[in-house]
Amino acid sequence: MKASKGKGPVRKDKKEVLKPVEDVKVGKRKAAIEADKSRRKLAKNAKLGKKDPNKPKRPASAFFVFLEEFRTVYKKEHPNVKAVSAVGKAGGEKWKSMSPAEKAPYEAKAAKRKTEYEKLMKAYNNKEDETEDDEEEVAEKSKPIAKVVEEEESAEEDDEEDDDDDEDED
DNA sequence: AATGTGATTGTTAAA
DNA sequence: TTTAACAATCACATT
Repeated sequence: MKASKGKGPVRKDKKEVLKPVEDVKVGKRKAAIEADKSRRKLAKNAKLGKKDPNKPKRPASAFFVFLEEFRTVYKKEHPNVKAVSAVGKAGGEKWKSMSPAEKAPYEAKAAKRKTEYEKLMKAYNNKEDETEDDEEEVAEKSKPIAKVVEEEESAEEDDEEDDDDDEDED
């Protein structure tokens, strides 16, 4: 399950980064940003050492939620295609072809996931402060948790849109 | 063995 | 505001 790796430029062992800022010209601000990005990754890696199994992954966007289902369908119609890129392209194309109404259910699910993500993040931040050592809370084996979070019936939403303070920009 | 790669869009976090 | 990384997937290539 390390599929989350995807593209990990973190492996950059090249010593080409960390270049001293010699040119005060701001023309290369973009380059500086990129350097910062790399620094971020390195810092994270160095600080954490490797990776945090506890760190909650970002919530899947509506498109990704749709992709999950699309992949299954796509595989059925294209059992020979094994390239992830193929599904990605097809999915993207289909996604754009879909109507907002069609995307609605996926967005709804994505919204829910986001809520959970925030919750997990809270817990993660909380733990982050403590000394990480014993977080192996024994899972309740007596109660197999297959798929409990699957309630779409609850679609009660309060359509109370009252915009009061929405002024920014100057 | 372990892990990056490719391709898509959306979202999140950060500069 | 704007930019970039990252979320899932999986056979394959590379080290």
